[in-house]
Amino acid sequence: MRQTYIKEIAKHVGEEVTIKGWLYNIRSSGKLMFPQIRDGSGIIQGVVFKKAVSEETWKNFELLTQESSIVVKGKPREDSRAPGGYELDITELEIVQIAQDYPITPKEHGIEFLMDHRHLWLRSRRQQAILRIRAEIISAVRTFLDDSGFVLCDSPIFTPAACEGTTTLFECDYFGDEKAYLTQSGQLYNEATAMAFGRVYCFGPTFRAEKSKTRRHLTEFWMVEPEMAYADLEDVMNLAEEFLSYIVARVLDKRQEDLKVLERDISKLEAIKTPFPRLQYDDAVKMLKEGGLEFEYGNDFGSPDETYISQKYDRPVMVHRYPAKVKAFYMESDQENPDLSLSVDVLAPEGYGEIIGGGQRMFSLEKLRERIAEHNLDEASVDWYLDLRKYGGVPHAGFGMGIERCVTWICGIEHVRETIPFPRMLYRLKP
RNA sequence: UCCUCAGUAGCUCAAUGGUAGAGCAUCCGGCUGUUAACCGGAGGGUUGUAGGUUCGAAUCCUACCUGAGGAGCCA
Repeated sequence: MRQTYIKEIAKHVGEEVTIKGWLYNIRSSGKLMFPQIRDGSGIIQGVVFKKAVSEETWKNFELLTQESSIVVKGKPREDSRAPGGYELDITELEIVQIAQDYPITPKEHGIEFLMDHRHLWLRSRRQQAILRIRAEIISAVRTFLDDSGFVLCDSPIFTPAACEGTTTLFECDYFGDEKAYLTQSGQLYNEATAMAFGRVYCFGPTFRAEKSKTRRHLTEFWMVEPEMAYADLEDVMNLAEEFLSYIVARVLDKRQEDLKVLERDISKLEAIKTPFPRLQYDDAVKMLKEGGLEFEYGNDFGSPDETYISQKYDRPVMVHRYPAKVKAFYMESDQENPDLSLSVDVLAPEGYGEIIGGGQRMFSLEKLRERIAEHNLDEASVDWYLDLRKYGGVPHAGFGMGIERCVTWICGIEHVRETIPFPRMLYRLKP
């Protein structure tokens, strides 16, 4: 018999169906058993009456352990007593494999234990909800950009040098005679493809060898970076707010059940509508000082500063025109004040902090050369990048969004480590 | 790199200088509507490692190891 997926069970009430999955948990009450079965699409509670099944089937049910793989046949029906609203009256059981001593029991566990068993932890309800939302967000990102005229042009993962001098890179041996580095941003390559296709985006893994040990950091994370030719800072901010509000709307539309598993406050997400507040760096600094926070003008915001600013709003706030010296070398400077850059960070609400960073790119070849020198970067290694300012340069702009930080915010959870199937963090490379 | 906290049964924790214990998981038994089911019983320990103080150390001291949170840096 064909396999029926649990999420489709409502369409099969009264029919005999076959469910192929794993035993999530089982409760027994003498002559009655309540196995909870999951198949990846959902969880359903089964009912087994001793009198209604063969002696062999009953005995086999007594053998089952948590996460044993099983195929069952039965008839689904609506039942208000069952978690999920539907229940399966089971008639037959086929044991595929008995699991032995599954380590993740239905009680609570510490984070170290769960991280060591990440390959099994993925089976739990909460992790599935988070990763389904991640998949939805990624799908929404692609749909939005594809439908807005952006061409997917992925940037390389092996790169010959740093894109931004500040962060630490993972170094690899490249056939013995050369060093390669894992990409920390597709930015420079995006500018090249944008000059070819007009509107482009890259979307892939990014690597940062920073020894950051906080709930916001991974050493390997996924970043989507749209870039537009003939665009300025204003266009980037417009794009960012349309982009984020589309993503949130998609998750609200398609993943209600998963948000419910996570006990996410939906009203907080329903507030995410354009326009987003826009705040100049200078005004943000005033806000911090009025709030009594110690802050020196000219510095970048620290985590507590971002938290303070973002908590003032019910939707993401776009802080723009940061001092040039705290931003990447390729940021265009503000004509009205050359010490400021045409940059923008989008800070997610509820204290989640920066999820997007972007801006308008430096147009002038001469000024770009000066910046490269100021940042002690090797001009020879980015000669191809400078070509983009020689052969039909145009004003252009874009941003990068860290997927895991976005997922963390939308899910309303504490730590980025749960938003990617196998997180890579400082001192944690396994499993 | 720096600061703070924590390592006791497979898991989550208790025992605060005097006989290492509970819940869950596992095994055995009971229960015809369970909701992290419940009830009874059993097995399960080099208290992270090494040293020290003490009549006596899970407990106090030193070093190291491992993990977590935070700072800086960043998406």
